[in-house]
Amino acid sequence: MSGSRASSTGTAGGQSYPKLLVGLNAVILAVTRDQPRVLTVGPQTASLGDASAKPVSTSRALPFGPFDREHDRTLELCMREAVRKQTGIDLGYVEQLYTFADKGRDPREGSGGSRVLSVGYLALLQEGPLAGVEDATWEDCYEFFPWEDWRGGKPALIEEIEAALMEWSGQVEQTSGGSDYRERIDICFGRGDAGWDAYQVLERYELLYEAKLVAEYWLDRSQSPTSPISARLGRPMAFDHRRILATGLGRVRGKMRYRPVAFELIPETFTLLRLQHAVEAISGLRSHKQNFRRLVERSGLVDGTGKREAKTGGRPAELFRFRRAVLRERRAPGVATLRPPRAP
Amino acid sequence: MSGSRASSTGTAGGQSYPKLLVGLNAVILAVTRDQPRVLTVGPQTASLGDASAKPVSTSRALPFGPFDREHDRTLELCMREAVRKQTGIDLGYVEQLYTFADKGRDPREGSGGSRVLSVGYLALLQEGPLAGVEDATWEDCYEFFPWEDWRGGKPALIEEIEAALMEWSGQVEQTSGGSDYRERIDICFGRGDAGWDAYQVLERYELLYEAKLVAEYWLDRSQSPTSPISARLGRPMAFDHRRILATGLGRVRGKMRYRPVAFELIPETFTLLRLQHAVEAISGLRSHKQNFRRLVERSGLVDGTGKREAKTGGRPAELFRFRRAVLRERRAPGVATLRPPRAP
DNA sequence: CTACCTTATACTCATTATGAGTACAAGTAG
DNA sequence: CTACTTGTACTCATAATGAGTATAAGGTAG
Repeated sequence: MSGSRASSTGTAGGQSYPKLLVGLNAVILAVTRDQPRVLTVGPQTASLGDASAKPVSTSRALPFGPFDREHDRTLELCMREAVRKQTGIDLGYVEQLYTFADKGRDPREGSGGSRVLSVGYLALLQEGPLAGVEDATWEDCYEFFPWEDWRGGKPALIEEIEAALMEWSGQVEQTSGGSDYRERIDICFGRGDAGWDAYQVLERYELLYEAKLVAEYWLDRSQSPTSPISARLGRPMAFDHRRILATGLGRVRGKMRYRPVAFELIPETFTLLRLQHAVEAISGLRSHKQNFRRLVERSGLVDGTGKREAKTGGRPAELFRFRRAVLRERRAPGVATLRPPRAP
Repeated sequence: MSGSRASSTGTAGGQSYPKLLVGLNAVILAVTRDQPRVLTVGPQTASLGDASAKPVSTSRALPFGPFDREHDRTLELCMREAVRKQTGIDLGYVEQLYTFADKGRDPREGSGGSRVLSVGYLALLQEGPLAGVEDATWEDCYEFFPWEDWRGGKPALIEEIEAALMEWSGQVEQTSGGSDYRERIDICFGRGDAGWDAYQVLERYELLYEAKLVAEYWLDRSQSPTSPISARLGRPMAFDHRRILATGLGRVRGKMRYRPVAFELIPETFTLLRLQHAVEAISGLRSHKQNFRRLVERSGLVDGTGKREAKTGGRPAELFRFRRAVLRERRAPGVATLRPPRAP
C-alpha cells in the first residue's frame, strides 16, 4: 500500500503471490497554538532496491499500516490499530477519505508488477504528547500547503502560483489542442468572482502537480524541478502522501460547514475564542469575532458552564462546552459562513 | 468483492493465492418521469456452494466488476469499463463513494477464508435505453427506501418505523447497559426539532439494519424476520448493495447542496420545472416553485435560450441551459435550501 | 369566440441571516 | 489611577428566505 514498508515482492498475509498490497493511510489532524497540525512518521527510507523508488530521506510520511486480510475485521479497525502501534495514539473521530490504486503513482510498485491499493482515513483529535514513539512528529499543515493559509490575508505566493500556472497552461494549450486549463485555474485559485473556496484543497494540489510545479512530480520521476517556484510550494511528503493530506484537509474544511467537527479538536470545555481559532486554523480563514460568537451561540452548539478562563490576558472568558443535544435540534449544525478576508 | 461472481477460491488476476478480491460497485442514478432510478443487474444466483450464501433470486444487485491488478490503470477506469460491458452504458459524471472490507458482511466470503474488499462508486446520468443487455434494468430508488420519499409529505411508514425502533431500543437498553439509541433514532428520523435531514440516508439504513428490521439482516443469517414491519421496509438488494445504494443516495443529496450536480440528470436544455423535479426526485423533498426559480436564476446557474418548450399543458416554458461559467463566479453553487414540507 | 383549465413567470412582504461596526465590561500591567 | 487587553452586548444596513398574490400565455370544451 501507499506507505507500507512491506516488500512488494515478499509475502503478505501469509500468502505468497498476492502482488496486491492493501494499505491504510491516516491523516491525523489537531490544532495546537492555533496552528493546524498533522501527525507524521519518518524518516522514510526507500525500502525497495528499485531505482525509481527514491523518496527523499527528509520527507515525512503519513502513519500507515498494511491491511491484514486474515486478522483485521474492518479497514477502520486495522487503521486504528496501526496508528496505535506506530504513534501510541488511540483515535476518536475517524472517517474514510478515499481509495487510490493508480498504477504508477507509487514508485515502489516499480517494475515488479505488484500493485498498491491504499485507503485513506481522516482523524481529528487534540494534540497530545507522542509517548516516546520513535519517529512520529506533529508538523504544521501549512508547511505542506503554504498557499492554503489565508488567515493573514491572501498569501503573496498566490500571485506567483497563478503566474506559473498561466504560463504552463499557455504552453500546454499550444502544443496539444487547447483544453480549458484557464478555467480550472480560475476556479481553483479563485480568480473569478467566486473568490477563494477553502474547500478545494485537493483540486489545487492536483492542478499544481499536473502543471509539474510541486516537487513530488519530479521526485516521482527522479528528476529536478524546472521551475524555481517549486522550491517554495511547500515541503514535499513521501510517496503520494501530500495528495492524501490535501484530501483530508479539504474534507474537514467542507465538513465543518455542516457538522460540528471542530469540537473534536479542542478540549471538553473551551472559550469561544479557542473554538474560533480552531475553526480558523483548519479553514485557513479569519472570521469576525463578534459574529462568530453570535453564530455559535444562536446555533445552540454550545452551553455556557458558568466557569471562566482567567488566563486570557484581558477580561476572563466564559468556558463553554459542546451541546450534543444540538444534533437533535438542528439539521446542519456547523460553521456555515466562512469567507476569506476582503481585499485590504 | 461485494457483487462479484468470481469465485473466492479461484484465480484472480492470473495469480493463484490472492484470497483478497477487490471489486467495484457502481450506484448509477438517473431521473425518469420525475422518479429517481437506479441501474441494477440480476437476477442474482448464488455463485458459491456456500450454505450461508443464499441470496434471494429475485433481489437486484448493483453493477459491479472485479478489479484486475494487472490491467486496470485506475479503479475508476476499471469501474467504467465494467459498467460498459455489463450494461452498455458509458458513464459521465462519476465519484468515489466508500470502501468496505468488513469481515462477514458479504456471505460469499463464507468459510473459505477469502476476503472481499469493495470500492463503491456513484454515477449520474440521464436514463437511456439499455441496449439489449441481458439483465440490466432501471428500478425506482424509493422501492428500496420507501421512507426516503417525502415529496408527498411525511410518509405514513415513518410512524411505524419509529415505533418499531423505539421498541427495539427499549429491549436493547434493558439487556445491555443502555446506550443512547434513542438519540440516534431522534436524529436519524427527525423526531427532534431538527426535523428530517434528507442527507442521512445511510445512517437511517444502518440503524434499521442494526435494529434487525430490514430484510437483509435476516437474509445474511438465512433466517426469517421476526417483525412484520420488515416486509414493508422496501425491497432488499443482493449482498450489501442496499447499503451501498444508501451511501450513494445520501451523497448526491448532500452534494446537490453545494455543487451543480443536478444538471447531470437532465438534458442539455430543460425547463426550470424539469430541473426542479430532478432535484426533488433525488432529495425526496418538495420545493416552492416560485422560490426555486428565483434561487436558480439569481444563482447564475442557468442561461435562458430564448426557445420554449410547448408541451407543458399550459403556458410554454422557456428552455434553459447550464451555465458552466458559474463555477468561476460562485463559491458553492447548488440548491442550498431544501426543506421537507411543513406539517399540514 | 369565450370561459375555463393548465402551467409559467413576476412581484410583494414579513422574517431572518449576515457583514461590519460601535460601545461597554472586566480583567492585567505599570 | 491609567493604559491596554480581551470578552460580550448591541446596532444597523443589506441580503437571503419562506410564503403568498397576481398576471401571462398556452390549451380545450362549448
